[in-house]
Amino acid sequence: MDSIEDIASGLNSAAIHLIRRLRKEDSKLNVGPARLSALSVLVFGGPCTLSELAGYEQVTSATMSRVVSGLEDNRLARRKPSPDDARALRIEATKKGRQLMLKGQQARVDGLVRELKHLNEKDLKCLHQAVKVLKRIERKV
Amino acid sequence: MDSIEDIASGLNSAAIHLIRRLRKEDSKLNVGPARLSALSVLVFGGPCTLSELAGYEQVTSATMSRVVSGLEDNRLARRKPSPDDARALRIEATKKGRQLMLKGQQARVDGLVRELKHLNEKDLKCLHQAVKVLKRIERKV
DNA sequence: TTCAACTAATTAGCTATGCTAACTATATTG
DNA sequence: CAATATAGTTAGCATAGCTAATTAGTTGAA
Repeated sequence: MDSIEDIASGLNSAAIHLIRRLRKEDSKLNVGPARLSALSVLVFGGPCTLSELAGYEQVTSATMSRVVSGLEDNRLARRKPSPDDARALRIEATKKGRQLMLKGQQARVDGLVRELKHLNEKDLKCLHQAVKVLKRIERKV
Repeated sequence: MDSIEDIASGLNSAAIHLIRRLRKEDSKLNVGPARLSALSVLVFGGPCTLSELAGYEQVTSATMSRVVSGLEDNRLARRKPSPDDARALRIEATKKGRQLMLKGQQARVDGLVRELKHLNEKDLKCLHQAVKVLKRIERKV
């Protein structure tokens, strides 16, 4: 009944529904999902090259090149020459980009907090532990 | 330290990364994400109208109309007249659609199982409990 | 050391997916 | 019955995904 397959299936479904609810918060920012996701890598992970960004986001460099152009149009990020390699770029978030991302992150967290605040202490501890386990898995993958 | 905001933030991040890893499995099916997601509603939730499908997926009817056309082109779903309302449609998955979705679901679960099977019994129980809590939240939202 | 092979990024052209606005057809309601 | 509301489609636009081809810079091996 609670086989490892069932847990996997439940996690899959829970993640899908969680993300679906949180997308509503993102849509208020008037920046498309690909741009927001790339911007979050830049804001929370620091500057990187276009290929690195494409790797994190699991898209081709061609796609990422256009996403970064969009971010530049919105003044949310900028391209700079890489100090190490004249072929590569150093892509970084602007101040406006950082502010937007922090605002969006806050809206997501607020949305989730509204859902969580009716839980009892035991359930909150349970989620807290689960987050730790999931983070541990991520580091291994 | 483990405030409700921290838990919310951790859940957000964990869900994002989980979904990102699982997307790789979906891409092998050669059906776009919007079609797959709509198809999963039809397969696991049963037939419904176009507006209902649009509501679940949080897109406009205009967008869903085209997604359903795409599913029909792929022979994964079909439109039928609604028995109750001559304006409305009954949209249902085809046999091919059900088979593809079950295959995709299995691939996602297999991918997750590969990540989970190194966990000890305690961590698995923890995730199992967390899934229950998250399902409870979903029903309230 | 020079030249071939590789790597980083961009561009063009295609498809898919999101939107709004305008439309057709059917239901509902005053 | 007429006005209004609802279900779905279409057209036109922007964003985002892909491959293939191109430009520019790096690396490595003869």
